[in-house]
Amino acid sequence: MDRKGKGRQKIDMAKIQNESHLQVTFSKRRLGVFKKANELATLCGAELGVLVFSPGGKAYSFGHPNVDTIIAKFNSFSPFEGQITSSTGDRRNATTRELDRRLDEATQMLQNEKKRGKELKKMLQHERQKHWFVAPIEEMNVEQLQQVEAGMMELRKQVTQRVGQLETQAKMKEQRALVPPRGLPNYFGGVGWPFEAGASGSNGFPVMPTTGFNNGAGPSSF
Amino acid sequence: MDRKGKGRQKIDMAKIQNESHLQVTFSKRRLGVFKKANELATLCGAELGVLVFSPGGKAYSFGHPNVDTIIAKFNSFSPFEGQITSSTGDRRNATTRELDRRLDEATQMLQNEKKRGKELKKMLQHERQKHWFVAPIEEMNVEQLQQVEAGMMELRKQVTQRVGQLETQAKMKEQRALVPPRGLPNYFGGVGWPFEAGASGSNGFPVMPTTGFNNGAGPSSF
DNA sequence: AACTATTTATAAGA
DNA sequence: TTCTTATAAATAGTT
Repeated sequence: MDRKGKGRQKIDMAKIQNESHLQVTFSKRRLGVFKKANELATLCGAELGVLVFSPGGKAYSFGHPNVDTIIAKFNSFSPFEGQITSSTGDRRNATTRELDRRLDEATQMLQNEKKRGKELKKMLQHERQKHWFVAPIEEMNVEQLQQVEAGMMELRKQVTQRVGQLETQAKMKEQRALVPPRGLPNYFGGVGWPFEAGASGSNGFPVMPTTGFNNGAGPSSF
Repeated sequence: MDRKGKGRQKIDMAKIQNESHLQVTFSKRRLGVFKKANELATLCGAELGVLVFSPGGKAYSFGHPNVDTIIAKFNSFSPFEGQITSSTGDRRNATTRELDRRLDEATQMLQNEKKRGKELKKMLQHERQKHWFVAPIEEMNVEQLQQVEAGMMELRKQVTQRVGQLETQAKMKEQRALVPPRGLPNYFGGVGWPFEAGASGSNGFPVMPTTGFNNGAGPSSF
């Protein structure tokens, strides 16, 4: 019997290397996104727009009721109408909108973080349960744990940096609201960030035993 | 036999009448569209942006590398109406540039973070598999995991508090300068993606291998 | 561009 | 809002 096809296969969520394959996928999926967008608009009465640039630089778009309207609306978007038109509002507002947006971005990130933490926690709990009576070890184990630790340290570092950025931005915002913009204060501290500025080594990460659970020795201890 | 659920049903491609149902569908599908968009960007190296206004008027967006860049690019393609640009001139352009730069930074960072999360996940999977058939007892192991978990929790707590502070600051500032805010738009701007749903479980997370083994989580496997 | 085997996305329900 | 489950849809690999 001739197989009619292997059917859909799972694919890596990474840039497709094969050029022609990429082209095909781009076409299919672009249409797919547009269709989904259209359904969202239809089913929910939402207004939306989708702008796409192919890797080759061509522009495609979809919008309901139409892209330009959406873009215009988005550009002038403000949670409350009419406030922007105030005499002094114009200059400050644009910046405010930007900063507010980024704050939301951070919030979003935090939520992702929370979710991830929650899931990790759950997994670790399961792990713990399983090994509660089962137990021992193997070199791999230590190694892997070290990797986990390293990953978490890195994650923490990144989050710290990100919050540092936000702090700086908050100051920008503050200054701008009070005096004409000048230089940006480029330092941390001031609002009591639990983690101390600068160092990335032994900062306020409570219980982390830092490098290596097996205490500096290395995986070979077992 | 009692059917456990009716499963997905075909629906009319028309505006949903039931208000709460509509709300739920909007949430799910908005995320769905963002996810599809993200995949298109990732797989094909395309740049794109999605702007959505809920029927209630709230704005949401997703962009790769970020919405603002996409809109700007699109505007230069089809010159329709230049929004906030030349009139305020210099100062804002500089600011915009800076903000864009930082946004890109954040985007990059979040992508790294996402990658890290996946790696952690994978490691934990390996860990689990490994111990699946191994069976000793080692307290250190458990303790270590607890430490990691505790660290994670603490980190999360601290970040949550800090961002909460910043958010409050921003809102207060705004109140002082303008009118009482009604809430910030829930932008989704070009940040990383929460999680890869899909791959395995219905919500794409745990559901470890458990290949043929007693899959009911817990020690009972022995 | 069409065709399917599968993977994903989701409508319902809890 | 979140999770689960049964199904509808999207789509990767072929033809």
